[in-house]
This record gives sequence, C-alpha cells and structure tokens, in this order.
Amino acid sequence: MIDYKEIEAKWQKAWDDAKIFEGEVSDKPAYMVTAAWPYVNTPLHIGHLRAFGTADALARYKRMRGFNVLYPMGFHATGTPVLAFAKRIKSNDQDIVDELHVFHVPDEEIKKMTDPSYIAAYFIKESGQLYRRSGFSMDPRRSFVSIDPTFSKMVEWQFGILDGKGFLTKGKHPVGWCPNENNAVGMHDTKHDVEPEIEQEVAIKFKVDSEDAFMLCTTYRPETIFGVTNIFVNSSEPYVICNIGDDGKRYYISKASAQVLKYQAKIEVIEELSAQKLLEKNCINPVSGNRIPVLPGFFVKGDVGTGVVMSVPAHAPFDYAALERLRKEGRLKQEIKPIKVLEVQIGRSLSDVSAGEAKPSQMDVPAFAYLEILHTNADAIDDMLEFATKLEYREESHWGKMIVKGYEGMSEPEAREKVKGELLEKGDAMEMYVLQNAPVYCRCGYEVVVKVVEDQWFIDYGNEGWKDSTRAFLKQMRLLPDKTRNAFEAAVDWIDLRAVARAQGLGTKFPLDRTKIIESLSDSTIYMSFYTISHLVKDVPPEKLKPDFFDFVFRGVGDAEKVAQSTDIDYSLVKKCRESFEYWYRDTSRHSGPDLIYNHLTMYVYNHIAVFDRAYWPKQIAVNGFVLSEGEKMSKSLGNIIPLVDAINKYGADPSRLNIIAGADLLNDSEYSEKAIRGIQERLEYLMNTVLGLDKLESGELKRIDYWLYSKLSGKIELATKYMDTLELRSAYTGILYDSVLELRRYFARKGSSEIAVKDFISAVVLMLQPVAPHVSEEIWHMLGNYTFASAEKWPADNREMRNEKVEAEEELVDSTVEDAKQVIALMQKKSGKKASKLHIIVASDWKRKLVNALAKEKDVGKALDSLQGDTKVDKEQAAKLAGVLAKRLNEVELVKTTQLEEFDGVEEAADYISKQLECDVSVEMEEKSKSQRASRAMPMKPSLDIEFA
RNA sequence: GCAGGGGUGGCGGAGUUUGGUCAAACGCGGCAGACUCAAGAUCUGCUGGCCAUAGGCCUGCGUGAGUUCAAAUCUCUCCCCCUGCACCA
Repeated sequence: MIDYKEIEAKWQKAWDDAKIFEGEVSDKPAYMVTAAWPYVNTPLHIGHLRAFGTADALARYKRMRGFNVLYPMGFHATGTPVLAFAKRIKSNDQDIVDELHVFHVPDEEIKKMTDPSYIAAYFIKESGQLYRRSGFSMDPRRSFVSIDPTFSKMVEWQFGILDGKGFLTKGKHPVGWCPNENNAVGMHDTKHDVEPEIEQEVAIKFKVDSEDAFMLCTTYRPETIFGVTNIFVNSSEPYVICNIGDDGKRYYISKASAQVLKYQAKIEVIEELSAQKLLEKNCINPVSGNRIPVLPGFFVKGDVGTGVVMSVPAHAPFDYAALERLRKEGRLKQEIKPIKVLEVQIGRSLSDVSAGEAKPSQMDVPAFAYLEILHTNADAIDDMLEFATKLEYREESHWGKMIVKGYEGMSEPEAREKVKGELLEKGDAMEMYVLQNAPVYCRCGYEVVVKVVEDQWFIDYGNEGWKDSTRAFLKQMRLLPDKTRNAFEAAVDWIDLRAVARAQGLGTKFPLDRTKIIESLSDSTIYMSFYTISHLVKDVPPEKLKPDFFDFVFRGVGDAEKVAQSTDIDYSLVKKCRESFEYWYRDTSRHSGPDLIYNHLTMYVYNHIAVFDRAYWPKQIAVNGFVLSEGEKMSKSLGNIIPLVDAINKYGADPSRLNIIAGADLLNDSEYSEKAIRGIQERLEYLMNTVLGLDKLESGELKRIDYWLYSKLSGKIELATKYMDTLELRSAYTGILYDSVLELRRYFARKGSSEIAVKDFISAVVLMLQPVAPHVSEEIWHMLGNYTFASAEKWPADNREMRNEKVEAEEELVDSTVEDAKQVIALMQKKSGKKASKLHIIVASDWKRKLVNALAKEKDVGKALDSLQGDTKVDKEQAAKLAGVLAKRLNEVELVKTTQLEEFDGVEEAADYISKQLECDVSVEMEEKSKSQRASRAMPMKPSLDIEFA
C-alpha cells in the first residue's frame, strides 16, 4: 500500500522549500495558466478539483516542456452572496450550519462568520491549504480577493477605459420587481427559487367603433390578427379606461392589469367601469377594417396581459370553445365564422393522422380539428383545451404556412416577425413585457411584476465595432476542446446589453454613479492580468494606484519616471510591474466550466480586446466538464457533495486527481467513483512495486521483447504528447497509466527481465504521470535513484529509433495466434471433450509474401502476377491460384513487413509463452518443411494452425 | 420558443474532424478458473445478439430515407435527452 498522506506531505514540503512554483521574470519563455476563481464563501468540493486540477496539469506539463509557468489563484467576493451568507449565519439558519458541518467547519468558527471579512479570511486560509494539499503548483504570493481596495482601483481604471470608448450606455431595462420591497428580484429572491421569466409581447390596438378609444389586446401570435373575429373580456372583472405612456390615446384594459403595467409605462386611469359596458361595444380590426363585437370569454383572466383578448376561433381552441358555448346558450347576436389564416401540410402533423376521416368543414377550423383528435369538443375542461392549444400552436409554428394574401407560404415565425414589425410601425401596436411564468412571488410574499427600470447602466456588448473585433479575434484563439467554438461564436453573436450597476452588494463602486456597485461578473473580466502585479502592489496604498499607473503598466502609456512622480509610487516598482505584466501576459490559458461560455468567458475576451494591446489578448481558453458523484449530479438537496478535503484524506490527492481530471476528456463530465479510484490506486501500486522489484531483474543483453517494450514506449510518448497538447487528459492517461500496466504485465509474461529496459520504461511513464499525479511521480522518480525534482524535469522525448514495427507486428502475431488457437481448441473441446495436446504453428513461405505485397501495391491480379514473372522462387501456378482467392478481397490485402524467417523467429521465441497460454505443446514450423496437411493454409502474418487432440 | 451539446453492448464511455483496413479502445459490472480453510484482495480468461462449428458467417451504432462500390462516420427527415436563456454567481 502506498501511504499517500506521507508522500504528499513530503513532496509538498520539498516543493515549498525549493520555491519551485514561485513565478519570477526570467529569460525563459513565459506561460500563464489561470482558472476561474471560487466564490470566497464556498468550501471547496471535488468539483473544484476539475478546473483547478486541469489547469494545474497544464501548468506542470508546460513547465516540463521548457516554459516558465505561473499559476496563480484568487478569490471572488463581489455581490450579495457573502452578505447573504453572513445574514443567514446571524439568523442561525440551520441549513447553512449543517452544510458547513459537512465541510468540517467547527462551530466556534461558524459563530464568528457574521462578518464578511472574517468569512473571507477563514475560507481563504482553508482553501489555500487545500490548494497545497491537492498538489497544485500555485504561486501563493499572488492571491487576492475581488474586493481588495487595490484591485478595485484597477476595476475603476478599466471602467474608465470602457467609458472612454463609449461602451457604457444608459437606458431602459425590464426586470423582475417586487413592488413591496422596491427592489429587483432575481431567482434567489423568489419563493421556491424560480427565475422570473420576462417575455416581450405585442399589444394590438383595436379602435372602438364610433369612440375615441382603443381595446388593447396582448398576444403572442400577432400574425393571427387576420383571423380575429371578435374581442373577449372577462365579464366579471372591473376594467378601466386610461392613458398609457404619452401617445395621448385612450385604452380599455382590465383594472388588475393597470396595476401591474404601471411599472413598465406611465398609466393614468381616467375612469373605472364594469365589463358590461365594454360588451356593448364593437371594434375595428386594424388590418381588415372588419367590425367585430366584444364578447364575454369564460377563460379570460383580468390579471394576465391587459385582460383583453383578441379572438381567433380558427386557430385557438379556447376562442373556439368560448364562441361555441355562447352560440349554444343563444347569446350570440350574430353568426361568427372562423377565419383560417394558416394551413398545415397533409402528412406533417398529428392533426393529419385523422385528416382522412375529418370532414372538410372540420379542417376549415383547425382548432376544432385538434379538439376532435383529442376526442373532445368545445365543452372540454380547461386542461384539455390547454393541451389542444399547445399541440396546435406547436404544429402550426413548426409546419404551418400562411394563406393570407401578402404572406402566402410564409412560416408562422416568419410571418409573426413581419406582422409585428408592420403593426408597430403603423402605430397599431405597442410592445409590452409580461411575466411568462406568473405568478412568481417574492420571498416577502408579494407578487413579482415586470418593471422597466430607467437609467440603468449597461455595458454595450452589442456595439458593432466591438462585436466585430471580438468575433474576428475569436477565430484566432485556441479553444479547448475546439468543439466549443460554435458555442463561443453563438455567445458573441447573442450577447448584447448587460446591466452593470447594482444597488446592493460588495464590490467596486460604479464610477459613473457612485451610489451603485459594479455587478460581480463585470468586475472580473480582466482580473487575471492583476496576478502579474498583485504581489508587487500589495502594500501600495490604494489611493496611489491612479489611472496613470495602470495605463503605464497594462498599456505602456507614458513612462515609468513620470508615472512614479504622478503617483508617488517607487520608480523601480512601477518599472517592475510593467516588466512583470509584459513578461507573463503574452501566452496564457484560461480554464473554466461550460456554464460560463455565455457570460464570463465571452466577456473576458471582449474586455481584453477593449482594454489591452493586441499582444496581450487571450491566447487559449479551456473548458472542462463537471464532476458527477457516483453517477449523480452533486447538489445540496441530494446531500452528495463531497468535500475536497474528504476525497484527499480518503484516497490521496493523486488518485483523486487521476480520477477527476483524467477520468474523462476535457468537456465531458467526469465521475467521482470509489471503484475507479481503487483501480487507479492498484495501478500506481503496480508501478511502484515493479520499481521495488527492479533489483531482481537482469542486466544482460536486450532481447526481442525488450525492443518491443521500447517500441511501445516510444509510441506511447508520441501519443501522450499529442493528447497533452490539446488537454485530452483522459486519452493521454489511458495510455500513460492503464496501458503501461498492461504492457508491463505482458512484458513479464513474455519472460521480459531486463532491468534497464523496465527502468527506462517506468522512468518515462513516471515523468508523464507528473502533470496529474505529481506526488507519486516525484516519489517513484526518486525511488529510481534520481535526485532532481520530477516536477522540474523535461517531458520525455519520443525517441523514434526505438520504434520497431517488426517486433510490434510479431508480438501482435503471437497474440492473434494464441487467440485463433484458443477458439479452435475451445470448439473442439466442447465437441469431442478432448484436450489439445500439441499445436503446430506453420509459418507461410516467402513467395506468398511477395505475392501479397505485389497485390497490395498493384491492386490488380494481372499486374501483380506479371511483376513476379522473373522470380524463380515463385511457383507460377500456385501463385495464380492463391491470387485468385485473394482477388475477392483485394481492398483488404495489405503490405507485409516481416519475412518468413522473422516471423518464424518471433513465434519461436514466444513458443513457451504460447504453450503456457494454451496449456499444450507448441512446435513452430516452416511451411515448406511442415508435414501437416494444413500447411498450405498458412498466410503471411496468419500462420496455419494444426492442433492435435488427445 | 431560441441557442449550444448529445443519442453507440448490462453500465460509463472510445470511434464521427480525414467514409473502408474497426464497431466497441479503456474502465466498471457479470461469468469461469487460479490462489485461499474461507471470504476479500490479487492474477488469468470470457463477456452485443443469432446461427454455425478448425480459426467462419449474418445482424446490429435513436427513426426513416438518400449519396457511395462502401456509412456509427457525409446529406436530409423525424423522435428523444441534457444545458443555458442574463443583470444572477
């Protein structure tokens, strides 16, 4: 058993003492790796190991490839979470206490966590310890927190630049809003943590006949306006007539909606009235000029939209049902005929399944047809109507084509945009926001409404020039894995205005409105650059960190002397900061999770482009997947979050790292599983035990199997290097760890026994283990008699001269021979009950090789035979016969690299091994000399097998 | 709805970029054997299905079609699953 704790402690101390991970400016090429910083009040769990560990693997790998590597880490504390955390502790929230207990936070510490700065201090200390215990090759001196005043100075400077470039704009913005607390509400502020989903709708104005007022109808489907036959209101709701905004017009809407809509537009109620008053009126359809009545709709809710609904009985089951019911009750004063505006092709939808049976009249009213499909009618309960509605909307939106003049053949979404645009342009409609998943309740109990906030500050990621540069630069960036490129491109296209100033929370004051705080993702877009100087400016008073300083350090504006004067910062320090930035920030890799592609990572690229000179723009982004715990997503509710410290204590840092970091390729989710970790531990132990047994091996001349081992090693290094370059760690480590163990076992089974070969093999393997299993790597490296740090060694070079295709082919031949023989033996044993006593392996003659190679080259039987004409060793007749057989599968014929003698020697050498595998005697024979009747079946690389049974 | 990703053995997942020599690397689980008083651990072998029975054949990569001498791989269609949709870290 390996004592992971012991060797981890030993090497962590040795690395610290040697300070080998402290990044200093030097002549070597620099490389900087950063991973998304954790929120400061979050105890580290095994999920964190993924991004940090992947970054560390890259850092260690790059170091071995000759780079001077810097891997810093800091902490995020901006926004409301830390405050909320403190508040919950203060109120003795048992949930959070329980959660902290899971992470072994002692009660006396929890008690003190009512103060944000204490929370930060505690977790920074704890997390720092864990970084070290995880074996991360970090430079701890550069750690900082997003609310450090020195860092704030940099953020302020950054926003000055954004403002200078015109990237900060002010405007209106719809947000979820609690009318009681007068505050924006996000997901965390609602009951049951639901996100208030805000959707834009269109409200269409229907002029009231012979009156200077409009009925205002909200709708998702403005394109169906051509099919409107009437207006519905709720006959028992109070309504109002009012002004909305300042267009001077008067509108009828429900009283309830007026209450809610006032948060997104100025609403002036002129008069309250009952629905009965509205039912006397008629309206004009703005697109057709038709005169349409206002009717009572049983399903209309006063507090949804405007409480006024336009009725499209042909395409809306609810509308159809409401009209039918009125008709049956004799309450329709005039006949109302549904108007169809779009059609679904036959054979394209569920509705068409019954289309054959449906009467043509039914198909004229799709809403009715959909009810029929569901074996119901206009009297259906609301849930059924709802279901039919969803079905119809879906199918029509998917496959429907407009049949209205001027829009013929258009798809519904297409027509929707067009109609909407036209209505808005003509002033026949206005835009309106609704809470799609209403009702949503604030934690305080009040219902959330949509508020259009005035004077909201945004970062304008929609700015065309900025977007174009970002899009263009993204094309040059290395993205790992490259398949995230689509997502990044989509993100750049999609990202638009981002609200940037918040009323509450920790963080940097927004320079253009100091009553606000910069929102927490927006203050962390270029913070990685601060690592290059954070340890240098730690003790500089924040007020000295004026824009001049950052302009010079990060943009090379001005000169060190003047900056030193204007800021009163020591000249040499200013100069050193600039040098440090220039040195470290050219070649960088950023690591994060896929959930951040659509915000942080995209903003990261945007902001670098805005702030820095081109040489310092991002070079590489690596996106890693999540960690599942025994097949399940980790979550508080499942109670299966595994603290990082537990994983390390239980299994050791290296097995945990191998499991989580190298357990899946970059973007795939990896699984934390006890079984997998055990398997990893076994293999690490196998390597270590092999080293312990080295002295029992021999020092004689190398044998064929040694060449095989060297050849395998060479191939392994080439492959692993290729995979490491693209951070395909899973692929890399199946080769480095799993395959290596398999190969060593095979080597010993084949009677391999060379001390030097095994030592060379394991030395290289152990160095390649270094990026992911640094401690074990270091330990075995020293067990092998080395005195240097594996962490500081060169990545093994692929020595091409070791590559030996012949020996590898011969070993494959041995394997396939064993496999074939096994099959036959099993078969015969089952059939006759006899055991195999002797196996004759008959190796094919050389003339067959010549023929096969000729066929492989020419891919033509005639030409191949011609090319063998002059060869006296080839029997023409036999060759022609064999060629005929092979002709059927000409495409599969491959070049053969081994001669008969080589094949013979290879198998002969493995005879003992084969004999042991099959538990029978083995004799290897040349085809020409064999007495076996099966001898002629022998083919190159596929010897004939003749088995005797007894 | 929009956007991004995905559907391959009992399971996790390779293979898709560059069509063939490859279906299933590697791992887990399962079965058999070795070791053991026994269990566990470890080692060895087998492990998609069906039919054969001297090393073979057929069938299989969500559905349905197409291109091709040849498709898990390319094109189209449909179905299903996951993630995100913002001012929230």
